[in-house]
Amino acid sequence: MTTADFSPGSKPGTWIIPASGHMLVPVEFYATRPLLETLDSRVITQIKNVATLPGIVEAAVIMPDGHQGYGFPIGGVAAFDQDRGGVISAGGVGFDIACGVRTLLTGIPVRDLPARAERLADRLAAAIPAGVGSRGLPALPDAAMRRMLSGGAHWAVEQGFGNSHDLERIEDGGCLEDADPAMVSPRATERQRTEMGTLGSGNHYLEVQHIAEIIDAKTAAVFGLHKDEIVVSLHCGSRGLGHQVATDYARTMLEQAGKHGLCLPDRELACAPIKSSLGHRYLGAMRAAGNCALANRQIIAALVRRVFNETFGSADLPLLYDVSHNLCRVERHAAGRLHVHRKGATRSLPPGHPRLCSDFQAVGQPVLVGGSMGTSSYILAGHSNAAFASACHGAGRRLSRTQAARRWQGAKVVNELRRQAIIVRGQSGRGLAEEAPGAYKDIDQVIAATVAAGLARTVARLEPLICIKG
DNA sequence: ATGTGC
Repeated sequence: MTTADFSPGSKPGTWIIPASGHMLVPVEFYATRPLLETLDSRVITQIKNVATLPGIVEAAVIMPDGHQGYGFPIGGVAAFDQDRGGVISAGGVGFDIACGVRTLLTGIPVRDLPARAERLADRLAAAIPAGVGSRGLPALPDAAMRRMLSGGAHWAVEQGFGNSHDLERIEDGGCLEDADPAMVSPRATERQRTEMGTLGSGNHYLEVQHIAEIIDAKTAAVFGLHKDEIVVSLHCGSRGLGHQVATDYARTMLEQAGKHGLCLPDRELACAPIKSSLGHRYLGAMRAAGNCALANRQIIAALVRRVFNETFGSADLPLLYDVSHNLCRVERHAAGRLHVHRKGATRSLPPGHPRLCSDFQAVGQPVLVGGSMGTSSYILAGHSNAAFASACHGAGRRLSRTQAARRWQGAKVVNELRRQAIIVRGQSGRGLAEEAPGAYKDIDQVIAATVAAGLARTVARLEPLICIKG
């Protein structure tokens, strides 16, 4: 099974594997030729397996940044019709439920940064707990945990983190409806009790960036992006709680697969019919975990504002947008009402979409695409050609964590970035090695493929100045 | 991604 399986699709930049064997739909991949040629064969196996799941609609999709994941590829999009036996899969959402990115505007010119950069990096590193097992807010009692899991970013605002204007700039208005905290296990709750307001580890980060390039001036103006100004982007998710929810339900879905009459090509693709009790329970727990991620990012944004107030004398950092890239949502598409799994893929709503807040009606939603440590990030805008209204989410790994840790050393990576005038504060040498820029695909290729396939339009390119890594 | 393995 190789990239030779792909043939050019009818749309530019699109590659297809026709349905064969147990596949119910074709596979669709968006890529430049270099990205196509470097696609790992295991990813192709994984997405072909996804195409065999009951009730899948139209195509199993991989974004340009796609790479191997647990069951489903990261960068995978798959939509299911509950009236045609459609399923929901814990592995199809991923372990870090509602992991995502938010970007805050500062209006501060980049020339004001150098004199304060080291101090700002130290203060951010001190204010935002990061790394494995770090602790955040004081332990939350059970009643507060339940309110957090139901309320998402709204709960965080009620607790004094940020303001109600932020909520309009968060997908789903800052709260996933129909969350069911009772479906979250006591173990998952326990793990999260002291982890609210923590960044986490792995590819999670907080970056101070400058707007290096404006590509679409009209849309950039609507988004409030001006060349040579500073923005802050942060990438994190639902921490231990999301991980435990995914673990709990992946196991139960596997145990009950026989009962549901499911024949799984890979045990990591464990799933349940959307219409089953287990399917409903998972969706309730997944949305609760999603609210945990939304609250977490809202808290961290408030911590960032405090640090900027100390450093620049202004805490006025309006939220551009907050996107989740590991989530299953119920959405209406050409094929009807579908459960759209996005795992390492960003929603990309086009101009005029009813779910878009009024600010973005004319231009489409901001699609925030984080690069690897030390490379560009991009801000795109949603476009009507996007498959199931989806676009890429990042650079995408090229090498596994193990391969990267063998090839690089954390201290050397930090020194190399310092030569490029990028300040890095990390928690673990191994973690920094695993996150070396060379372990990731070329973000410019990923963006080129995304734009060529019409998934989104490029608005602005950001370059990192300070990177706080978990 | 993860109190980075059951």
